[in-house]
Amino acid sequence: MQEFQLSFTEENYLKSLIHLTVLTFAKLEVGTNELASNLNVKPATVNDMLKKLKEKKLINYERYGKISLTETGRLAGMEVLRKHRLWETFLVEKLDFTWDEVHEVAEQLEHIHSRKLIDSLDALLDFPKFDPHGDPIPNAKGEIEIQLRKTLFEIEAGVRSNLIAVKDNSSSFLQYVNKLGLTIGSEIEIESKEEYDELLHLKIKDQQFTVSKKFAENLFVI
Amino acid sequence: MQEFQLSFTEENYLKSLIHLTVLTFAKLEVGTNELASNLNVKPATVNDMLKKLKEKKLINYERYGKISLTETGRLAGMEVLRKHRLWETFLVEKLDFTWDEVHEVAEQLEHIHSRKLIDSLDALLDFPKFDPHGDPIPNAKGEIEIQLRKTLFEIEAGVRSNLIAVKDNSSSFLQYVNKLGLTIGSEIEIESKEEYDELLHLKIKDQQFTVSKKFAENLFVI
DNA sequence: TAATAAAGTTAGATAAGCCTAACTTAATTA
DNA sequence: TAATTAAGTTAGGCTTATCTAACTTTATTA
Ligand SMILES: [Mn+2]
Ligand SMILES: [Mn+2]
Ligand SMILES: [Mn+2]
Ligand SMILES: [Mn+2]
Repeated sequence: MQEFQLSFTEENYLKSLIHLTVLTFAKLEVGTNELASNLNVKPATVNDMLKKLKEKKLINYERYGKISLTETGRLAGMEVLRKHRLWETFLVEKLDFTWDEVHEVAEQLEHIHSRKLIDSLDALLDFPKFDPHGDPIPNAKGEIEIQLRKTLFEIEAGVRSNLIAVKDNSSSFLQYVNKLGLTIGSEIEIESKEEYDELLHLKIKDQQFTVSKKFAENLFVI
Repeated sequence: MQEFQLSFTEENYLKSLIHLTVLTFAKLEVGTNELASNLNVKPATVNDMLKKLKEKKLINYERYGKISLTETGRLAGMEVLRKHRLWETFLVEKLDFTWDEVHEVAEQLEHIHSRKLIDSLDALLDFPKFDPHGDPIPNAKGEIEIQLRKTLFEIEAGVRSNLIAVKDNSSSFLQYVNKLGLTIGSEIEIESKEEYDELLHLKIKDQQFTVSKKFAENLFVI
């Protein structure tokens, strides 16, 4: 339990670090540039913030070294992620938002400070395990179920798999997914792959589609 | 429809102005000091912001003159008030918050920018007309039903009235109100008034209580 | 290993919101 | 109406979060 209130910006830095480390299995450290590009700010800006986050004991960091979260930082970051995903679930389940409309609003809602609010929301939603994009929701203790998941691009030709989550959360990508009739759980068969330009020929509910590498890398399947 | 996004702080200035003008019938202008004290900042700070709000055509203001809202400013301020009161209603109706727990969280939620979110919330709540404190909720057009309401302190001895709203939204006041068994709608009879120290002797549901002027001035009755 | 490239840091600015202290204008009141 | 008080403004500073440009350190590669 950290007693101090984190700023909107500090919370976003911690959440980014969660995305770049905890959620990216087998990598526990990141560099300044990678963090900067994830946050859409310049490396110089990140550098200033690193000093502040280190001062507050939220990250481990030495000059010219790599960045990692401390246990306090990890918990705080997980709480932001938990809020983001619970709010997204709320918007879809209770307010009839579609999965391509929730991310932007959740970016704002994830910064509301109220323990009671988030726990009530969790209860109202009946303690959901996954958000509308198939991503696992951390529990109140900051624990998350990390699934070993592959992208569709890594699947062999001739193999069938099921969509379990999407990587890109942008509305343009999600609307593209909608257009193919895909939802979380859908079965996808890779009929063949083009070696030359890396296109994939898919069969979804007896319909055939051709998609790009970029598209296939944003679908997680199992 | 204003196309620009207002900052958190700008929204709070506009909401304050709504409270100090529109909601205070028969007064359409305020001074720098009054606004400063309502916002808990110093007059010098307000002075800086006035220039910015005037620049954005949200207020009418001349050096050494009084401050009033333009139509654009009034609409923007009303939207913040609408959001505040809808969120408070949501917290009580859907998340089992008590009326003394909602204000602080609503202070944060009122600044979430999403037209769809607030309209869905309104629908989910079945277009409520009043918030948990008995205050009217502006509609989507920024229109509000202003009730001519008296405080309990203005009521004559011997007269019965009904609680329709509370003025103070702090949890300490609301918990005090709870202690007397009062809720919106309760009947209150003023048995007598003390001239010397301005205490009021009340009868609520056959129980007798003595309350201060300060307390009575924070209850609106009809 | 020396040169080059990539990654990371520092210095100096800017904008938003806030402050205190000093000043000016307007309002009140003797 | 002149003196006093209240209200409002200005100047100069601070903090947070951002930037650009220049520099330093580390990593890569010829
Ligand atoms: Mn999201
Ligand atoms: Mn987010
Ligand atoms: Mn309130
Ligand atoms: Mn507020």
